[in-house]
Amino acid sequence: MKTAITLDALIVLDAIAQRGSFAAAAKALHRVPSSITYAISKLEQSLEVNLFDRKGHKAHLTPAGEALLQEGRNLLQLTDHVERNIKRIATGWEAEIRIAVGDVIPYDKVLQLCDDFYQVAPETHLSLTTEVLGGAWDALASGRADFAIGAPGDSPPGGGYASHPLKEPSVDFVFAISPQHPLASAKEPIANNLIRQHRAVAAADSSRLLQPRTVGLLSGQSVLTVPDLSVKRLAHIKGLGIGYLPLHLIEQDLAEGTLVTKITEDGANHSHGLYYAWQTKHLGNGMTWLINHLCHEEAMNWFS
Amino acid sequence: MKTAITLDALIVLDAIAQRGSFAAAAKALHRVPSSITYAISKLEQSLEVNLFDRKGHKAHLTPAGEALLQEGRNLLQLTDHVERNIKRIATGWEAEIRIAVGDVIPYDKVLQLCDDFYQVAPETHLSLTTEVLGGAWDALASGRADFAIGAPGDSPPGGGYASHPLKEPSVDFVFAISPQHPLASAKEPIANNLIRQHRAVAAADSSRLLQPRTVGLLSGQSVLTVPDLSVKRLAHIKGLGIGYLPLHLIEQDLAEGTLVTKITEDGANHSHGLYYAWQTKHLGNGMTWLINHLCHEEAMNWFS
DNA sequence: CCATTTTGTTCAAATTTTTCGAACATGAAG
DNA sequence: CTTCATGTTCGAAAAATTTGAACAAAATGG
Repeated sequence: MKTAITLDALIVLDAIAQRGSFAAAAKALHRVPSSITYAISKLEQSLEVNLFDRKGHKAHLTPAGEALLQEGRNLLQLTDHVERNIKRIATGWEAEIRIAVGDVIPYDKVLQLCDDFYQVAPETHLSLTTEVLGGAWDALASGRADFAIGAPGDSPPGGGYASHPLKEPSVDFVFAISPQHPLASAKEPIANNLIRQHRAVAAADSSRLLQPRTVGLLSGQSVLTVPDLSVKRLAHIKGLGIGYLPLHLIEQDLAEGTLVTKITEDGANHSHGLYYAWQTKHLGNGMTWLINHLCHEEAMNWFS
Repeated sequence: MKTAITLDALIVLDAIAQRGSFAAAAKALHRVPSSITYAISKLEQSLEVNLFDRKGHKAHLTPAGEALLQEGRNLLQLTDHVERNIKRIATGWEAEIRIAVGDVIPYDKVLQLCDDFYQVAPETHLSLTTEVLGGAWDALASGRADFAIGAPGDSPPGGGYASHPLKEPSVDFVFAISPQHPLASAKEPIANNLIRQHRAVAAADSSRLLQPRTVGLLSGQSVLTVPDLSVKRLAHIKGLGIGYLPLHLIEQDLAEGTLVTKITEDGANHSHGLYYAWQTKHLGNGMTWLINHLCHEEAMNWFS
């Protein structure tokens, strides 16, 4: 058995496609352009397939090249998983744990958790990503993350996950707007069809695989979509729009008067259930520690 | 990005496991034993994992080594598939052909066509979407589909398409209503301004880019819009509305009496021309096969 | 449209990686 | 205890990849 394909060559191919040119790929990989040419032409030669269109003088993939790029990326991702797995099996500890943090979770608490973790397992790298709403579940489902903190209650279809409520199992969302905003002087409780006339700010669900969703939006309302809650908070302060924000995130703003809360027809605040979640498959020592550490009577408080 | 794993190393690992010893693997791979030792120890080093148990003096895998063997074999098999696929694509076969199927086309016939296709090209994926009316053209124009079956006669402005009438170049639409519907007892032929007083059911044109259109509707008529013909049929049966349906789709309903046909002022039935259509650019082997297979004297019948 | 920059390729030399062959040590088998 | 096969080590040889400079074609930007 022999393989014309080489993982290294796939990395080169990916870099070219990602950066748009041989030269840029060379820089990104800390190599010289001719090395890239060499790698590609060797791949083409052993594959007996032209991957790039040599008519023009820029990197343009042939259909075959395009296909190899797609499938190659799969292969690379797979080998990465394999490597991770092997290391975990060999040592019992994961080489890396990727944690998806819901954006309602205060980051300093997360860093404190990381600190605790490093005390126990300094060799296991932690990698944090912020996810919005269902994005945490999506990250788990797509394999972008191993553990999720602050995933919304409802788990996606298909099993293989375990979950556990946070010690404070919900966050309070309050209707918060800039004092300059027209609605600031409206009579409380503010009616839904009054709210509907003003632009809402929505944190975009970062789901890429699962169906995105939006909560707290009234139909027919104009919407400004922002990437996460901290941007949403800024948008509220600037008076660009209205909506609900987690109380703990805006306490200082309320004290300083840059934001004010309003009672709405639906009630003063909403409450969202929050969970830890993880895949039940492949539990190494690090994951086990995390689960034990967090799903526990004396576990840490996230919002106080 | 970097990979500790090398496909070549996986081949070596596989050979050792298969032949039982480093020496035998060396012979099988036409290499010298020390080369095998080198490859393995390099793999172990870059992976920072011991794959072989060095206690005894024969090849004995550690648990991690065993795992890598299993997963490595998967990877090797996968790369082999990828290689094969790339070569196929390079020789003119598409990786995927997306077919837009007009909703008047019976799906079991389409599946039979897929079956025939897979006999010739099992590796080319087929992806089917249902489109309503001009939606088939729209799918072609917007690049959502490569081939259309059952597109209505008039092609959209702008060239680049070829088309060919189906073997049975038209479908008969009959005016069909529930026997419970008020119009069921009306005198034939039913006058247009009588029809106009009742709600029509219309299948929504699935175009997103091109101008949607509607057929068989009288101006001023109330309309229930449904996503496709099968829902339209159900709506007719439930008496929710009236309109034209393709005869072949409701033959059983007519036999069972859940629907009845009526002659209208415009005549008993309408007839719609149907075509195959495709983009003339980028014709791969699979598309060529499809075109030859379908645009042919002995081509398949869709409605019998 | 032309000047300028960028891009991909080629080539020989330098460097790294891999293979080879022989010598060696050690466990297994009789 | 001998014999055999196995895995390892090491210096030398071969093969591969990388480098840097030179070049031509193409893209870019007035």
